[in-house]
Amino acid sequence: MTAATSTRELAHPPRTDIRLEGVLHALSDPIRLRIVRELAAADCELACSHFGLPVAKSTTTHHFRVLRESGLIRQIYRGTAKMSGLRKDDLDALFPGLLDSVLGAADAQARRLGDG
Amino acid sequence: MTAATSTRELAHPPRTDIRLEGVLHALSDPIRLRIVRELAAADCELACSHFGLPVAKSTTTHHFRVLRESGLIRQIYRGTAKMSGLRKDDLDALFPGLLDSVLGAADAQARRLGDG
DNA sequence: ACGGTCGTTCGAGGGTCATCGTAGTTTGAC
DNA sequence: GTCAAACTACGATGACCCTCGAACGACCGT
Repeated sequence: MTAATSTRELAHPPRTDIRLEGVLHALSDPIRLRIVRELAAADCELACSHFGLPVAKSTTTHHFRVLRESGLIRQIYRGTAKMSGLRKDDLDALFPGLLDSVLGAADAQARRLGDG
Repeated sequence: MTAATSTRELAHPPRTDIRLEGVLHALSDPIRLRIVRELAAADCELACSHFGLPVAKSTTTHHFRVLRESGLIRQIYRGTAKMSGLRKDDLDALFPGLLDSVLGAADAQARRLGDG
C-alpha cells in the first residue's frame, strides 16, 4: 500500500533446491500434469485463467503453487494476470531428458486412451 | 496346505491398465524410489528382506504393494521369500524412455547431494 | 511335529492433500 | 473514484497416505 511497491514477488526455489521426489509428486496429479502439458505445448507463458480447469478457482491457485514450489514452473505477475512458464532450463540441467520423457509418456497415454 | 498348491498368486494390473499418474505417484516416495533404483541396479529379482529399509516390516509390505499395484514391479513367491523385479518390458512399451530418465535423474541427484 | 524366518493383515494414529465457498486484495480501465 | 477482472487467503471438510505394533499365516529346515 505504501512504498513497498508494485513488485508482487513470488518465491521460487533455487535450482539446487529442486528435488526429484517433489517434481514427481507434483506431476502425479492429473490436473497438474495437464497444466504442464499445455505449458509445454504452448512454449510460452500462459495466464492461469486460460486453462479452463474443471475445479474451483481457489483449487487452481493451489495447484499452481504446488507446481511453483516444486520447481516445475516460474510465475510472474503481469498486470492482473499471473503468467506461468515451465522451468525447462533448470529441469534439463538437473534431470536431463526427464521432462521430455514425462511429456512423451503423457502424450502416449492420451493417444492410447483416445483423448487429446 | 492340501493340493491347491504352492501357488500364492499376486494380483498385477495388466499392461493396459498402467497409468502414468500412478507410476509417478509411486516413484514420488523416497523409500519406493530407493527400492526401484536398487532393483534396476541389480537387474534381477530381489527378496523384500534384502533392502534394509529403515521402516517396519508392515510398512515395507505396504510400499511393495503400491509399487506392484501401480505396475512398476512384478512379484512372485519363491518359497518363503517374495521376489520382486521391475516391469521394464511393460514400462518401456508404454512409456519409452521414462524409466531410464527417472533412474538417471535419481542417480544425478544422489551424486549431486553427495550420497550413493 | 516344532521352531524360525519371511511376509501379511488388521486397526489405529498422525499427517498431508485436494477440494470448496466466502471474503479480500491488487490491478487496469472507464 | 469506481468497477470489474484476476488471483489470493482463510477455514473447513473429507479423502488418502505413511507409519507402526501386534497377531496371524506360509514355508523350510531339522
